[in-house]
Amino acid sequence: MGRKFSFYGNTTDLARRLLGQRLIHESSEGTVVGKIVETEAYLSDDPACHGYRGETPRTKTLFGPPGRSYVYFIYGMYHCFNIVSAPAGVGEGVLIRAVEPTDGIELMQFRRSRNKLEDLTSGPGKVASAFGITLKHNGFELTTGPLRIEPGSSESRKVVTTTRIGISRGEDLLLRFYLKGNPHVSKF
DNA sequence: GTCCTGATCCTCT
DNA sequence: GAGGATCAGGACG
Repeated sequence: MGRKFSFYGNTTDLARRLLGQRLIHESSEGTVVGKIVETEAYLSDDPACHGYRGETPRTKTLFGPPGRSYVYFIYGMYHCFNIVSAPAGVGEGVLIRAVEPTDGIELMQFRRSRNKLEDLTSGPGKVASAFGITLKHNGFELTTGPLRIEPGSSESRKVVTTTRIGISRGEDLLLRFYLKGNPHVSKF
């Protein structure tokens, strides 16, 4: 405890290293914790990345310093939680696609209106919902504060690399990473 | 201002 | 497997 996760390094490497780390959110409703099991990297020269066309009001935090949250609203009902990964001025991030619930499971079940463990956080919209992450959490420091990443286990030997999900440009890029065999991954 | 798209999830067939 | 929900941001004029 008390160790800090380092956000230093290139975005693709960070997406891999985030697997196995702990995502924590302390709120007035309670604390929820999960182990990250699936991520996707979004690069500045990648047409699927929100930073591809330069900075806009929405993507301001994506172009800020690394180690902060970038949260956006999509499809009129869901939020996606990302981690800013590149130095200020470069718009890159890592999408947290799935986690394995470890603590605060009852609160996650309440927020999701679902009981089955595999249905709680097996997708980016589900993770944001179960963790109570909304647009208010955009731009948060993730090393300290109520929403943060703490070092977990090293799972580098179990990482599977595939193409990303749900995008219409840059589909051929191998920028999705997940832990082999983990039942909380969104799709195999 | 209008139009359209989207890094999703759920329900129903 | 298909379709609908539902809205903010960006492109365009």
